[in-house]
Amino acid sequence: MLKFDIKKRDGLARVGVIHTPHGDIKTPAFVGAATRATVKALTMKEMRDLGSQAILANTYHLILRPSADLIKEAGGLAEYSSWGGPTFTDSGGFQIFSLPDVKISENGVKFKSYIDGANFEMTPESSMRDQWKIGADIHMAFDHLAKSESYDDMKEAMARTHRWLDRCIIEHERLNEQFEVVRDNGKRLASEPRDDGSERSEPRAVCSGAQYLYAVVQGGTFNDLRAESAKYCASKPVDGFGIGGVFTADGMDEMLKTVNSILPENKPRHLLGMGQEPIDLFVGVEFGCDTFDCVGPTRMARNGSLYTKDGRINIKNAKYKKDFTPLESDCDCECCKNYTKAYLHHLFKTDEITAKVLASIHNEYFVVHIVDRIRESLENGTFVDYKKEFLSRYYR
RNA sequence: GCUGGAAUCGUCUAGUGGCAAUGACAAGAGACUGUAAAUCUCUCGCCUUCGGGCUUCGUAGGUUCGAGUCCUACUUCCAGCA
Repeated sequence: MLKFDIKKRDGLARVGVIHTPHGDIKTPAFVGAATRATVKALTMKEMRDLGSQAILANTYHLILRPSADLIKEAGGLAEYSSWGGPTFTDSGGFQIFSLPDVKISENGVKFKSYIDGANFEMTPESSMRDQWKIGADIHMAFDHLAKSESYDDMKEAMARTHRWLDRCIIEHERLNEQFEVVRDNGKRLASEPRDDGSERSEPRAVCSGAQYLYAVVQGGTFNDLRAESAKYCASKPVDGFGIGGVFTADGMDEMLKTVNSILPENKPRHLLGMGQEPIDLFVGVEFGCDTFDCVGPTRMARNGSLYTKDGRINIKNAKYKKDFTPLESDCDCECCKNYTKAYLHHLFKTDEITAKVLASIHNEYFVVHIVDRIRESLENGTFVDYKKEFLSRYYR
């Protein structure tokens, strides 16, 4: 079982530590979206420097290229990518929902590679095997998102997700039994801070230890389905839970209240795909979620939409052409400490690669640190004040 | 000086008698939530009560129901020959 220590509780919210074979994750935490084993525009060093504790990659993308076998050969996701720290993989289930031209059956999903047109089939078993090869610490069960928001479609998707979960668990346990537990050989894990902050001189844990499985709760916006799904998932021998199929903060509080009141307290909960809007993070934590991942911050960054405490701004707007102040004067990210809005504006207008790098550093830092601050506020009992202060300013 | 050719929205450009006129870039703005996203959308002569109105293709005339398009002159630029 994945070790998860809860240090403090406040209603449904909690402060804790997830102990993975590649290091600890202090929760609540924002996990960087590294779909193709890279956080777009950022190096792993930049991710470490901005304070990221974990990354999440996508099984669907990685089996197409470079293949799960290759990542296994490289020593697993953390080693292959040079991240070194805790890792998650998403199952590929979300792609069933988001990609065109997929054939879904009870067995699994058939699709063509967008790279070379080759035929692929992903099943609960194959997703588990591929995730096992990719070797992230935490795996998501292969789930099925509904094709529409209707009750019937949601119910059908939930039921299939549950049937697939059972198959995932069987395959996951079979794979884990073969696992040779090497742990970290008593050496310092690469995810821990380095003395000099950069060079890595010691060998890292390679695919070390057992890998862990999260069940995925479905049910859309229907609380009875969410409750049913949460009960089902809660009854299974999994290490934690992903909460999937959430696309907006509207109604998320009630949904999470329902789900997280049912899920066992002693296992971590990951809110899949949410975190583009700061309110997602506050509501998510308040109602019992421990980790988050979202492509929003880095995608926004690449498109010139940058977070500030007063809301998002579009740095490409003409009004920033001669704004020689930092994006945020009180932000400690590399971007804000060194560069002005006018310069960022110029980098974007001239389509320089560095524009995306600096913007991604800032946006990723911004969300990572919101969650860090939320964690601190829970620890010292000021969550309500911090939430109110932050959100009233951001959404003014 | 002669002979050809060319002048169209900030730039380059399509357009050879029929509705302010093509495309690209630039410019202005918006979207983005488990990333087929370095992507996508909208605006881009002026005015508008969003129905339309007005003024435009170097300049000035002309032919025609109608001209960016045909004719004449002029201006500027390009090429070739002197």
